[in-house]
Amino acid sequence: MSLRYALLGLLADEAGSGYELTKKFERSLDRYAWHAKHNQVYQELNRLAADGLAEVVEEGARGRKTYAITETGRADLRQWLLNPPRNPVVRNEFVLRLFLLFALDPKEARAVLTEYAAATQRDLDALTALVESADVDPADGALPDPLAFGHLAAGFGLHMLPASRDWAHWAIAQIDNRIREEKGEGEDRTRGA
Amino acid sequence: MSLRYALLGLLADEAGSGYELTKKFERSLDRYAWHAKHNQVYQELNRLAADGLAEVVEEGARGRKTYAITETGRADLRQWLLNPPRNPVVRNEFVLRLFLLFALDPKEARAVLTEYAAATQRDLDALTALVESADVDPADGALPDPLAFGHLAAGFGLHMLPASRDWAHWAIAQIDNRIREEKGEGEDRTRGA
DNA sequence: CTTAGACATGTAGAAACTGACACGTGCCCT
DNA sequence: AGGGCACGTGTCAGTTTCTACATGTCTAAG
Repeated sequence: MSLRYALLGLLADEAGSGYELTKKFERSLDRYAWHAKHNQVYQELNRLAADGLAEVVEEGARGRKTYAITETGRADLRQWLLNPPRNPVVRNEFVLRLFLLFALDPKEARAVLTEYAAATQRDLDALTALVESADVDPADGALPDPLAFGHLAAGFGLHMLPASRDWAHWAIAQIDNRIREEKGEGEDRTRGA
Repeated sequence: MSLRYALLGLLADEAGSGYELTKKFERSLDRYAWHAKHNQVYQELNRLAADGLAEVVEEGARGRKTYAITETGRADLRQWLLNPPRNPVVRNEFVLRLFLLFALDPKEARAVLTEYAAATQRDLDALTALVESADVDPADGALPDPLAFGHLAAGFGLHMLPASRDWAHWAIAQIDNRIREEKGEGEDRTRGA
């Protein structure tokens, strides 16, 4: 059901066509929150309209249909937001990979972690730049789309990415300790518990 | 395909039955990395065996089947770990909810965030207790391997949970600022935008 | 001896999601 | 006038995941 509420959320901000909503998805939700393809967006919009949570408010050129959220849809979205599940379902291939790293040789795991730390730092730099550029021209009227409804979300990234990067550095240090221990054991066989 | 590799990863650590793997899932991967139900686990184990990536090494009481990873399976897992995708698919209902909080009134959003901060703190306390209890009895026999699966995962939680909690506090402060601003701006305007 | 609860493994139908394919339009550039 | 490209909406077959149902065993407590 999450896709449904993701779309209602975007529509709560602003009416739009499937095409526009797909683009918005790619720019904002896709990276950290929820991934969806254009065909899924179109299908869900049709369902949303069938269920009375959204409606077509305009039909334009090239078969374009602009959807807007209805009052029912707004109420539904509100209920969903106010009742978070105690244990939300998580599926994050990225984190899964991190957890399974122990299956690699320490050296290989170290290389993967190093690349991960670097990628996280790159993401952090990009987000920092984005936030700063948004701060620079607040008088301009329209905030850049990714931040238009994402001030809190951007803050989330600014808190979580450094933690993620720091964890990677910590994990690398763990691996280095282990490599050192293994070397030490090779020379001097005493086992200290 | 992620479920497949999650199981291979668990099997790379230690052979086990579907039942045991399900429990392991719940204790380790489920919370931060990957969610799966027991029926999915059983189905995937059958497929894994059919594809030669795992094999039944023991059949015990109550129809119990113990699976072990094969060399092919190990090689497959290794390849998967060494070739991470550039843009992994993310679907996180929790983050999605954060992104969409703007659709609530500030007061409502504040309440959701407050509960979230408290829940995160509870998780952190529980994890801290768990880690300390594990550290306390090293004489007990098995020291946690620095690379073993739970060790990296626990470290991840210890890094990410405080960041998550701090973000929530920051977000609450943002909302309070906003509420204060709105009060200051117009006494006569009672309707939110 | 009975029963409750952990152990243990599955099937079936529905929903969500993926990847590939399909089709047509308005606009700009040359 | 024609080509290329962004715009714009969809179908379909196949895979993955979810919800609910189904079945039976071993063990410890009363």
